[in-house]
Amino acid sequence: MSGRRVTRASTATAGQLVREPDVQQPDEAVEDSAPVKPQHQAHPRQKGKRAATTTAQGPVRKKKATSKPVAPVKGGWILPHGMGIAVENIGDKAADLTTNDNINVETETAKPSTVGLLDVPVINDDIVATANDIPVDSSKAKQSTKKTVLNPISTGITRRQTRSSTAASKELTSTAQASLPPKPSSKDGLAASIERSDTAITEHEELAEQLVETPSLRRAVTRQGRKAHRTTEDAKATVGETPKPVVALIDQKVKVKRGLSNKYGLTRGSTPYPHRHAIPTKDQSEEVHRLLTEMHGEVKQPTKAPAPSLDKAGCGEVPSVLDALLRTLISGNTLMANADAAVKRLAETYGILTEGVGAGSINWNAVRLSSLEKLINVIRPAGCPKLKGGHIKAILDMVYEEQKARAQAHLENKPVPGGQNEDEGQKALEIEKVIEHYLSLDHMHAMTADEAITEFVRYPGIGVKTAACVVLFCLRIPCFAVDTHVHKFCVWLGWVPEKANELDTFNHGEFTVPDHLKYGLHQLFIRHGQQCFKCRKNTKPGTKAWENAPECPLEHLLDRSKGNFGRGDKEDDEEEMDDDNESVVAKKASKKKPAKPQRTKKKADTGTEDDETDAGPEKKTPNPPKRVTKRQGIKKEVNEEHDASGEDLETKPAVPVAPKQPGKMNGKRATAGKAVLKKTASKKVAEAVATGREVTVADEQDAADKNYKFVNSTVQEQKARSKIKLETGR
DNA sequence: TATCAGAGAAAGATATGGCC
DNA sequence: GGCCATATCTTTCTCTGATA
Repeated sequence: MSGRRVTRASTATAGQLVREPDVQQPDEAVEDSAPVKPQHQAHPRQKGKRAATTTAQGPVRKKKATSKPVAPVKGGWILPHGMGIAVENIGDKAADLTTNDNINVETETAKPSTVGLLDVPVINDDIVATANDIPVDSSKAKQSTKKTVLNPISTGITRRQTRSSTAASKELTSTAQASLPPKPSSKDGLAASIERSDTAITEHEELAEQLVETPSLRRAVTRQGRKAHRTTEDAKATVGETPKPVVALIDQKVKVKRGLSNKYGLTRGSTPYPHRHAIPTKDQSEEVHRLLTEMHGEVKQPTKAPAPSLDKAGCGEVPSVLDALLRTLISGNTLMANADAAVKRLAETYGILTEGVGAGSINWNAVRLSSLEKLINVIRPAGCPKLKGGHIKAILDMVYEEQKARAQAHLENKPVPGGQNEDEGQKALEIEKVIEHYLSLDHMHAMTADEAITEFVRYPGIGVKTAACVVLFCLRIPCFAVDTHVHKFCVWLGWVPEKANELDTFNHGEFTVPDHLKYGLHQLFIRHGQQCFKCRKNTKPGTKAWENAPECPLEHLLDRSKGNFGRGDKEDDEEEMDDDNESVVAKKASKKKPAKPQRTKKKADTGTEDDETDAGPEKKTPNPPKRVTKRQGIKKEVNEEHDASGEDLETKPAVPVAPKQPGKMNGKRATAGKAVLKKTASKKVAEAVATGREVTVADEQDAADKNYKFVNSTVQEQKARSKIKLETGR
């Protein structure tokens, strides 16, 4: 990501979500039965009953999910994760985000693709410094006759150049072909492999030189290139012996230093896989987008953020950034129906704002002033209430303090994050919000995706995924938000190595996927991952249902043997590599794992069952004895104390926080240092509960009641008055 | 000694498969 | 088909062992 971007509508064209009125979506079917687990209800299992979903009307047994293949329905977009909005929610009520129109940014316009997928340069996955002579998959070999082999390392062109035109791609291809030795056939063996590897290593170092903008990445690439070189030398030395497989250069990952300023290892404008810097190409991304659009209908980012729903959690597609962030946090680790129930209760309990850009959103300042116990009870339907409640309180406290600090900085004309992109009016608005006790993160509209994500992940409970969702849906900055489905398809499509985790996929996709496709691909991947029978979880090739299932439009592009996404057939990968004919698929389907001996309760209690039932191959030991970690030990002690005293743990923080010096390294490890910062926020929550912050609350509420307003005054006058008010508290 | 990767925990819901 | 036990999934945070 380079330069500033449009904060909104940069990728969306005019138009709204298309909805076919007569088609009822599965999502809609459960909307009205948002299960609200009554408080104090024991978990069904505790009573020896099967877990049942509970609604306001009482327990309702959930229909067993069917794995019957169903033709996906085109259109009718209810966006996944509750993200996005139904068409009826877009309209007059929608909040216009024109407040950010004055932010001048750079756009990256996309030109329609005129090149078919098979005509575009495809990175050759076989840039492998391996001493093994791996047989070539015949089906892939057929495909490869149409593909142009490209080594991205030697090209020296930038991402923008890569995307800019087909002509550039073609030039790239010829350059790459000229710079590479001919691709070895399967007969070329080790010598060719080594020669090819040497070339790749040289180019690896060239690439490192090109990364002048990011010295740390450059160093890392150089280091890895040398490492690969050493490995290749080892391979040369072991000719004649059984060679060790060496990691493909193309899959080598740049290590990024993690630290307080980058705790997740975001690569920020680079890819962790430099050899894949042009995978996928713009045309490949376009093609996948086109195929999925044909199947599921077009998805476009609404031009206006919809008014926040009071009974839907959503996933960030609301005007207020703070609202978006907290709704996304609530909707994590649970079903949308449960998150919706929690949001509804929040709105009922704490009220909603009636004015300003956050109009219609929950009154988060009231939540901040509320007790933790109350908040926990309110959001209980969403699950993980203690955890989420603690995070929400901590975030709100942080936001409150930061807003005050930003306002003070504006008054003193000191720099603040994103402040360089704000005009005087926006700064004055920020100051006004502090005075009016209106909690807001709307200043993040002035940040780039990188800056915003960096800011978001500072908050407890907010990880890269949550941050990326808010950036994409609320800030409306193109961002490659990666959820499980997006990650799965990126692996299956070969866009990222099989071993990539979701963060790697985010870092890579953020760099390689064209901005104008990020929103659409995110939605389409999720939709497809949920609807396509062959791409869903727990469906396997070779079964009757599989054969009767509708064809997947990405079939020719996917390799579903990559990764292990709940398909349970990972162990057969090698076999498939060796033999790709249909009999293998059938054999694979028929080769079921031997049924696991069912563990009876009695046996489980004796703890001796493992010895008797481990006969099956690859059988996992169910519930192996777990080591007791230090943390568990502490918790156990606390629980034992609790049992002895009969105290209600509900009123205490889940895990006792040892008193620590904020900002100091309290442990030997740097990770401990990170923890200190997080626990500082939790500590505030614990203190609020323990010391009864209500006294302060009353004071603050009193201050909030004093209705300071700006009326027809200049920015300078406003600032002057604000300064007085902030300093005097009046 | 500092850093990193990966495992485990958290608290739920849902999926799966054996037994009756 | 109902009951039941167990496995798996979600995302973030924390901790530990391995590595540079």
